[in-house]
Amino acid sequence: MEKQSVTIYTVAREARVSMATVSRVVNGNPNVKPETRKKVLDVIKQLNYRPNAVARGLASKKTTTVGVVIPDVTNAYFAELALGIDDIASMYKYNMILTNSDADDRKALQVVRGLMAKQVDGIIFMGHDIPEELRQEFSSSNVPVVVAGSVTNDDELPTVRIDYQEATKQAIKYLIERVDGPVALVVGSKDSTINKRYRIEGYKQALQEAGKDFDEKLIFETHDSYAEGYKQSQAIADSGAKAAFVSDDGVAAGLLNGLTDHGVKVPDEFQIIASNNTKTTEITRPKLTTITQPLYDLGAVSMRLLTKLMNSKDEDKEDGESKDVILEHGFEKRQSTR
Amino acid sequence: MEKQSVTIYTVAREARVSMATVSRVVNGNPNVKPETRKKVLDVIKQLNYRPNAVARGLASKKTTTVGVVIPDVTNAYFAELALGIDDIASMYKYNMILTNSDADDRKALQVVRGLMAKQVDGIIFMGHDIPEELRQEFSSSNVPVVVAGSVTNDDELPTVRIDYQEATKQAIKYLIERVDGPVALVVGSKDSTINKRYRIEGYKQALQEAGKDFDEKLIFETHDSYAEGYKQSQAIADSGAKAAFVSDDGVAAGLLNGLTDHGVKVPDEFQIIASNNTKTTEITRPKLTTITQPLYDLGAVSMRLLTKLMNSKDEDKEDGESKDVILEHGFEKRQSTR
DNA sequence: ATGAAAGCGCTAACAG
DNA sequence: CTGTTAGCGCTTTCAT
Repeated sequence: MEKQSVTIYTVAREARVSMATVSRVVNGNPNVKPETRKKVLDVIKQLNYRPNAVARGLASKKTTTVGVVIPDVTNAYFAELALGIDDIASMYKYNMILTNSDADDRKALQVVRGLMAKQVDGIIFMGHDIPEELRQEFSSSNVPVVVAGSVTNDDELPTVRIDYQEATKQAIKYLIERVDGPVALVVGSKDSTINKRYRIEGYKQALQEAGKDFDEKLIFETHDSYAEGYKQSQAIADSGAKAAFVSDDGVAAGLLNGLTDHGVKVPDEFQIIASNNTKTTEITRPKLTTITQPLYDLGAVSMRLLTKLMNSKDEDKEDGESKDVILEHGFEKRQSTR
Repeated sequence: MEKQSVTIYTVAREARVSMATVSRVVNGNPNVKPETRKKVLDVIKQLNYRPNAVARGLASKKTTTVGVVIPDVTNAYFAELALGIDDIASMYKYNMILTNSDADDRKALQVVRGLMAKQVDGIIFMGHDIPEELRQEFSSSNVPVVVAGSVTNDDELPTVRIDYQEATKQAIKYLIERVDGPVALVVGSKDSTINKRYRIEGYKQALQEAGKDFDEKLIFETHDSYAEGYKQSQAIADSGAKAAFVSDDGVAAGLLNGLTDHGVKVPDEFQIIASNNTKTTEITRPKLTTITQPLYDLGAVSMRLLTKLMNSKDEDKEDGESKDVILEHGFEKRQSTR
């Protein structure tokens, strides 16, 4: 009964000013006489007044909350991005509602609807593709969305990412130059945009430039998990491939350990390049050679971009520089390649 | 301009009923004639009406949002718990505002204040201790809090966890029986409750039952990270210890690799037991022997408990069974012990 | 079973 | 610089 009883009205009464004035000082509006401001501030402190963000949200139509949809928090790649997002969000006084989509289209649609209902000011979407219904949801909503750490089938949405095609091409070239035999590409779904339009293209380019033929059978699809990589290691080895570029670090680690357990020596008999440079790439033995990405920054920049979009009028939202921001990637040679 | 223009009022008007009735059907209140319900539902679908959760929150004083404070999302242990929390939360139609505290007291206090301002219905706190100011914040707020995956200095708060003392004791005993030499304990801060009151006690008990002396120098403090474990490996080896039980898997992996890189053979010359059974323990070579914990369940049960607390009247919140729920832990022997 | 009306706590013109 | 006054969109008695 004694809860949240102190409202802006209580403060106004106690300080002998109007609610508007209290609101002004709370929101740092300069149009308040220092004297009054002090008086109000004193009362606020004395009463331990805390503005109710829900009421504020209803009145202002801004919740200072953003929605973040993530396929799986326990995936180190996404978790690192999430950390970057949260850091910048909290810097800008935003909170983040984090929702796992389990990389499932239906669940993603459902969680986004939930986020919209909660009136989030913006959404950061992590995931490799956006189902049609969700696209409509996005485009009909006015809520800014940025795609972090991937690309999707929706070209309208701004993305923050690295150049997946180029990264893949580099990795494959590196492998082709050092391996006497076929080089495999291990990715999630062949049909997802990031793979179909970028990684597989990069793969083909590298092959072509080296004068090698493209062989569909050398592309392996997996779910992003250590167990999956481990399980498929046998099949990958059996394909005759002597090296692989793997798009998920967990899978790369699974592949490495699976190969090793089956008696295939890495890097002597099989070389591996991972692609996210998460901590797991350092933990394995041998350590995984990997494409490096500024994981934290990918998240941080996404959130930064989102704040811009949230604060820009709808009109100028359309124009501006290219929607995509491409961060630099790198390459770190470790022990899984020669 | 055409945004969110459809409100409960629009629906009411269009369906020729009152807002109250619309509210009733939206909230599944049975007191609505099937006929009217259908009419309203039709209009809702036709207009694509979506209730505004913020307005609802203001009116009902319930946001169906819970706050989750986590030291670091990129720590696999906490991330697994967070997944369990989110799954159950979404099952109960709750959302989770996730905030990183960076294991820092000031930041924790600040984020919790932010969560309170957002009127979360409950809070799940992950972290090893609660600074005094935060305790007051909690106790003066009426917002239910549950501590997940740890214990704190605040005995008032319900916790969901394993028996850290017993787990530690088992691990140490196991080591003592197999090692000819001192056994170290590698933990976070010696002063945190989980270590001081549980793990170190378990350590001492195991020592005592084996007739060994306790030596403070065999307790090592680290931050929870792979790099820290790696760095301290030298010091740990130099201490003369021949085995260690490590409270964080990342640290355990770092210790393992550090030792290996320094030429110390695991498990032949040094044995290690990790304690969270995160994926990391499977990725290292040798694989880490570890205490096993139902990580996902720890989170899931915490959230489940929180829903109970959120729905119980304040009166009966006090009574009820013991506040703590202790989940079973296990032990899995792998390759870092003999 | 349904409606009328009073807020929930705050922001945002608008006036002065 | 400060106060007045409408709402924001929904829930919730209280009548009927």
